[in-house]
Amino acid sequence: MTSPAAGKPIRTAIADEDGIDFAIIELFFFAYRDFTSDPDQILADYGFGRAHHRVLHFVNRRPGLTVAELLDVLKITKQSLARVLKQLIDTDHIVQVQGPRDRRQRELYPTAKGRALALALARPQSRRIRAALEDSGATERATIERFLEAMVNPELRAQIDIVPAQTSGKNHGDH
Amino acid sequence: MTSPAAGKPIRTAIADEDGIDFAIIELFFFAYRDFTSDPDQILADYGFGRAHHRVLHFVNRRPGLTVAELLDVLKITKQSLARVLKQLIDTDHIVQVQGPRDRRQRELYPTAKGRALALALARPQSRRIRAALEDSGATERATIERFLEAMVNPELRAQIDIVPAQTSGKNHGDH
DNA sequence: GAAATTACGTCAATAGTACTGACATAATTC
DNA sequence: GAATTATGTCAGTACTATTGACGTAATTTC
Repeated sequence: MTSPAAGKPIRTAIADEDGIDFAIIELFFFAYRDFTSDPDQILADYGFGRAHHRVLHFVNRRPGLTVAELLDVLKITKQSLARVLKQLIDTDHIVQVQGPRDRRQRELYPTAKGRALALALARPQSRRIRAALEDSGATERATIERFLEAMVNPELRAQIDIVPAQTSGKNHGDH
Repeated sequence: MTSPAAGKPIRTAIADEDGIDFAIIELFFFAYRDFTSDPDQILADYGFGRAHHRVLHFVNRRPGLTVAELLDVLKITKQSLARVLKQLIDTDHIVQVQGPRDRRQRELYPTAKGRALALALARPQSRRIRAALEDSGATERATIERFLEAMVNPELRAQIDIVPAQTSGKNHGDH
């Protein structure tokens, strides 16, 4: 069972000894696991994966972004994006439009079909969030948003704010 | 650029129109992306991946858990776990001990080496959390914990509470 | 206007993590 | 003794990601 040179089993649970916040580390893992499980089930019907979801999400959030911008947001390589993006274009969820200023660029836009799928994927996630915030007021909501934003690398935090004014919850847009 | 049958590009950003909470959906994505990036870099030095981290984490958190229990927590299949667990055992991070009551079971324990790696991986994550909670008091912390816990599927929420008493932040352990 | 750079696409090879299905073994339960 | 359970393992497949290399078209630089 145990090989001769193996170290001895430690039978005590790892503790918050060193001031390490295992409680939130673990909660974050479980929360994200279930948060992504809802759209995963829908995606399976289309033969898509989580990567397709992310691309579809950001193209809907920032219509007209270029391939380079998308790569920067997703933090993946061009080669990884290629297959996923091609499938979304081939299935008519996303269209490419030649950049107006720079014709080398490909601006990415959702089609009606792509918009519908993005909404269908976001719906269960939003429902889960709403349920989790059920008894929360604006204060609690702000606390949670602040926390999540603070968890993002400072140098990448700029990406978050690249949301259209009418959509941003922060600078109380024009609606 | 656009194939003949392709749908028309939608040029407006997807909005919170349908009451969908894109702000938090996106924040959660960015937060988790960066939350996992710290340990990923350390793991790369060992030739390990994220799966190794998860196994190592839970074996340290609940020493003596069986393979079946681990599969249940991680929500993966036996075959997926096999390779990862074998590598962690071969590299002397985890040891198997025959179950005392049921000798078919393999209780999993960390070695000193495995404990050390788990701590090393948790440290930057905990640092990130502490920084994000910098100006937060107990109230904010409780709000965030409640939110994350509420994001977990209710039927799976029991898993969270399977933490040793002296480690649980909830029932203020004996230290 | 030629050369360098940029934006994008693509080919090939590889890795990590997951999956399903099938089968083997040992231990426990009925 | 037979059925069930816990674990391990083999084979095959899929998805997402990686690095490196190369091609093309458009723009910028000199």
